[in-house]
Parts: sequence; structure tokens; C-alpha cells
Amino acid sequence: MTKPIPDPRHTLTLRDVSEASGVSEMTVSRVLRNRGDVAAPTREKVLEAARTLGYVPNKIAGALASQRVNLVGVVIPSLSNMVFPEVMTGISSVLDGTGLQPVVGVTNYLPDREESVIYEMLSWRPSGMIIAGLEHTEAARAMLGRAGIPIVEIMDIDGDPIDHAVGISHRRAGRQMAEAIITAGYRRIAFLGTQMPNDHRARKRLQGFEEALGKAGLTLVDREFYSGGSALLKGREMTAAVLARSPDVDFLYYSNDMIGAGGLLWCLAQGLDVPGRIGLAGFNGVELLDGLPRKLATMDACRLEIGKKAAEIIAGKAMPGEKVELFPTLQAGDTIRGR
Amino acid sequence: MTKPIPDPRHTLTLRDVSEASGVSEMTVSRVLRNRGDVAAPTREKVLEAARTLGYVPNKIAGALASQRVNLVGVVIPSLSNMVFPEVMTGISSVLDGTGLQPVVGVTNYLPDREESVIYEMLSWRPSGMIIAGLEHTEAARAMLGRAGIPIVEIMDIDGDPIDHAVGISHRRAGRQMAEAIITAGYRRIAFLGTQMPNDHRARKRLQGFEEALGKAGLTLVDREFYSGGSALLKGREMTAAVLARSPDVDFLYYSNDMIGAGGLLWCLAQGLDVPGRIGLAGFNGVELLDGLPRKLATMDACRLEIGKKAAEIIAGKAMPGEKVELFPTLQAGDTIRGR
DNA sequence: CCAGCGGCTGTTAGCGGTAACAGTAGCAGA
DNA sequence: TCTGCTACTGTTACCGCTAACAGCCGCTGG
Repeated sequence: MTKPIPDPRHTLTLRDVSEASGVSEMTVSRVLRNRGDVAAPTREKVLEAARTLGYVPNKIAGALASQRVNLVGVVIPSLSNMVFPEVMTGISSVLDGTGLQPVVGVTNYLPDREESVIYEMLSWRPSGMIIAGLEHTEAARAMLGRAGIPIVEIMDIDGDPIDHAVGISHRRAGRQMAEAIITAGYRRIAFLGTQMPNDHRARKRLQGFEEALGKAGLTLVDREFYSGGSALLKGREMTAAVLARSPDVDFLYYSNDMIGAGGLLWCLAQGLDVPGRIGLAGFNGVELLDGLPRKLATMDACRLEIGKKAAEIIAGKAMPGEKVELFPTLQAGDTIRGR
Repeated sequence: MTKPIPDPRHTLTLRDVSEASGVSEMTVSRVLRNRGDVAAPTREKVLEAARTLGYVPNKIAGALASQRVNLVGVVIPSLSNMVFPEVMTGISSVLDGTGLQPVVGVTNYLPDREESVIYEMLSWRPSGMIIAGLEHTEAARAMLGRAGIPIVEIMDIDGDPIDHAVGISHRRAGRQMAEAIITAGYRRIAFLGTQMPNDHRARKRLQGFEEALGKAGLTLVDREFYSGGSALLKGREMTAAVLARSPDVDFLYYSNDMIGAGGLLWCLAQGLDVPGRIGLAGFNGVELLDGLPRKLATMDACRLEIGKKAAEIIAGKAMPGEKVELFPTLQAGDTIRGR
């Protein structure tokens, strides 16, 4: 018996393992996948050979042959805003049990980029796709619709899903917050948010918010938008700008918690009476901010739950209707005065 | 000619496009990949057919045949701490130009989990791997070493890389911070950080920090560890605990900016004189926190640059030595008194 | 004593593309 | 006119693995 080591530079295949262990490739395949019956001693021999050779199976070949891919595409707009990491946590926690693996793609809120990310992912023939939002390019919708796999659009349910949707109604969330603010007696209300034409969820919240204001005979007193930069810092700057321009404002509604926190810190530093003289609210319920001197009023977006539900649909653990609506709870915190 | 539409439920292949456009599969393949010469009218016909059918290529088959995969595995411990998203940004910015695509895997600081993530990724035969840290299981190191692709270990250079390493010396970073603190005249110094046995970089920073203290004849006056929870909140709690236990402490060194920020807010709320009575410093230089009332002393970890350099190595745009060391700069902020 | 079955292993034929090579036609230059 | 080249298109042989099926053996039950 000569040294069985072939070309050390050659990447290993099933054949190498089968030769090293004296059985057919098929048997090796069966052992490594724990499929079908293999005699215990044979199994041992094979595992031993695979281990010493350092064999790593080629899933590309496996997937092509079996027409099965254990990947789930997850398409999200951003990783840097605290919200999607938590969705990912929810997804992973459910997928971990199944053999499925999430693969994330980031779009930076650009529709064309989203389209190409989706195309790229579909070309790997995943077992399912999870995509943030209901707004996509025509082509993207078409591709997804034809893919023949479960598609779950997450975060939002104000619209028509391709296949399934799991999320909250941002329109309603905006409305609810407005109602709470009005009930608390605030009347001169301003909005501060992202200037992102493609952040449809922020847009819908504002829409619902204004709708509810309108119903109470109110309109926004002022509004301020930003894009890019440190959210905390932007929150300070925008708040300063709004209060300079409209000194009589008595409530600031922020499109997310991060800028809301910046605004809160600024107000406190100015010695403003929060929530007496002025109230504040954000959106998302990011745990990250729990350590602020005062707790910002917010509304959790059910991120973990959304991730879990979406993953369950992909994994076939849930056979839901077209839309799954979750209901965020308002967390009044310390920045809205008690009625 | 009857309707050429086959089974609408059947996923499309090159053959479908070739039949629809009246050329061979090979020609279709060439058109779709922009490879080789194809007559303009033929190209048009093929593209038209592909478009109307809604054909999405099967990269699994393509990769198997061409032995080329445009994927780069990126293995990181966490997505939720602001540091890796920025590394990802650096990686993407470089990879975007090449045909390469990053695929992230998250390990939650668990070595075994890391090993299995690496195994899973290698089984898709990526063109390269980028992995946080230099500490891996024996098996993981072996797999990576045998994979025959470029491997870049990032963030840290205090150790022996498998192939390439791009990062900073955390030991040195800790030393530098200690020296700055001592120079500024602080003497009773405490450390507050994560209780994570597998956060090797935080460990090395502390090690370098204590080393430098030792050289100046000092030792840590107190130390406090935490795990899990909202970092900002933990920062408050730990700071309160340390100051209750060791009221004479005059400097707090945090293992990251987030808990440092929590501590800073707490100190300010207590009316403590920062940086006169007590100084603070963190680590990472997260832009997120720019909006704090006072700027926390920190050290940027060159995250963007690390991502870029690593991606350049994978993309073959750089042919560096084994280690690429970057040098963080100390940002004194407003929480270390001027000498 | 043999059919039948369960446990185990091997053989064959692809999965859907692409590399490499093999034409074919048209045209320029010798 | 013929050679040789360029531009274009097709044919063939895999890539590494798995589904499906085909043995083979030993044992059980009729």
C-alpha cells in the first residue's frame, strides 16, 4: 500500500473519500448525509477517511443533483439601524432547527439595487425568500412571483403581497401615536424624520399620523427632514432647528428612536420641561436606548416576532393566510405627559 | 407553430430560452454572460426571449460547470453592535466593482458555531473567506488552510494568521489608551467590560492596558463585567456599581463605546465633574454616538479600512504580506482632561 | 425448499450549465 | 483561385453529486 494522498493541491471529492475507504461514492454520500441504511463498520470507515482527508462536501454539486438548496434569501434595506439585526435574530432562531440557512442581501433603500440582489439570490435557487417591504420594481415582483418558492414580505402589511406578508400596519401605528398625543393634550405638533423617498414605512407612518391629526382638526405645525450622518447628532440638530423656527411647538414626533433620542438629550440639556412643556415620541422600541436618562415614548415594531413568523412560513411550520398582522404596543415612556 | 410555452410550473432552463429564440443553448449562455462574440441580431433575439420568459440563470449549474463561484464568505461574531456593519460596508464598497458578492455568517462569539458556519460556507466553494479574529477551533483552522482560497482574518493582528490578517493590535491599543490616561494624571483607574470569554479582542485590549498600567507602577483599582442586555443601560448600572464600591476611582475605562456612553450619561446626570473629577474612555469610535452631550474619549478601530483592505486582498487587488497592520487614532473627546 | 423481504451496497443517468474544440461562412490578401 | 483569418454558432464532454433502481445476501415463514 503506497501513500494514498493524491495531489495535495487537488480539492477533494467523494471519489477521494470512496477510494480511501474502499466503498462506492454512493455509500460515502449516504454516510455523510445520514441517509439510507449503512452498516455501522462501513460508516465508521467512511467517517474516519473523510475526517483524516479533511473532506468538505461540495454543496454546489449536491444541490444541482438533488434539486434542493438549504438557503433562504433575506433582503433588507440596511444593517446599520438596529432594526434589521433583530429581525435576523428572529429568523435565525426559527431556522436553526430546520436545515435552512439565511443568506442576507442589503439594498440600501435603492429599488434597482434590490432588484439585482433579488435576481442574484434567485439564481442560487433558494428554498424561500424573505424581503422587507411591499414595494418593489415591476421586474422584481415578476421574478419573485414566478420563482415557485415561498415569498414572505415583512415589516409592512399596508399593500398587496406577492405571496405572504408578515408585519404591522405603519399607517395605523402613526394614527395610534397621533391619537395618544392628542389625548395627552398636545396641540402644536411637529414631525422630524428621514428624507428617504424609499423608506415607505416611515412614509406610511407619517401619513397615518397626519390623517389622525386631521380628524382632530389639527395639522403639523412644522416638519424637518434629514439624510445621512449620525442619527443621534441629526436628532439634536433637527430639534434645535425646529424649536428655533417654531418656538411654540409642544410635541416632536420623530420617525425613529435614534433621532428621537438625540432630540431628547438636547431638550434635557436645554433644561426644557419634558414632557410638560414639550413631549417627544419615536418609533421602533430599540432596546439599545433603554439606558437614556428618560425613556422615550415609542412603539415597538414587533421585529423579533416578524422574523420568527416569516421564518416559520418559509420552513413550512405555519400555513397562514396571505397576511399576518401583528399589533405594536405603545410604550408611553417618560416623554408624553399622563393625560 | 403552436404556443411554445411549456409547463408554466416548470422552472426555466437555458434550453427553454434556446428553443424560444431558435439558437443553441451555448449561444444563449454566451449572450447572457456577455462572453465571446455573438451577432447583434442574435443577441437581441436571445435577450428578448429571456426577458419575456422571465428566465433567471441557475448559478448552481453554472458554478459547477465553470468551477467558479462569485461568493465571498464573511464570518463575524455579531451584527448588533455597530462595529461589524461598518466592516461590511467597507467590504461591499470594494467588492461591488468586482463580480464578487459577500455572504455573511454570524457566530454569536461561539467557537463551535463558528466552525460550523465556516464548514457550511466552504461547502459552497467561495472564492475567498473573511473571518473576524485569529482564534478558531483546530478543525476550523485546518479546513481554512486546506481550502485553497484566499483567507483573510480581520480586526486583530496579535497572533498567527492562517493566510492573511488585516487589523489593529488591540494589545497596543489598550496600552496606548492607558498611557494617555496616565499622562493626563489619572491614577485610580477601573475597567468595565463584557464578560465574554470569546471576545479575544476585548481581552487583548485589557491585557495591553494592564501591562501599561503596570509599567507605571499602577494596577486596576476595580473591575466590573457584564453580559447581555442593553449596552447603554448596562453602562449606567455598572458605573453606578463601581462608583458605589470604589468611590475614589478617578477613571473608568470601558471595553466599548456603548457602555461608555451609558456611563457618561449617568455621570453627567449625577452632576459629576467630567473629566475633572472623573475621566472616561471607550473603544471603537462609533459615529452613532456623535450626538452625546459630551464626546466620549475613544479609539477608532479602523473598521471601514479593515473591510476595504480585506476585500482588496480577496479581489486580488492587493498582494500584501501576511499581516497588514492599521493604526487606530486616539480621539480624546471631552472626557479626558487635557494633560 | 423456496418466495419474499429487509438490510446493505453498487450502477446508471442525469441535474443545468460551461470549457474546449469543431465547424461554417465570408472576405482579404497572395 | 486558394489560403488564412475573423466572426459567429454548434457539439461534446464533463463539473461532483444524488435519485432511482438493481443487485446481493441471509434469514423467515409457508
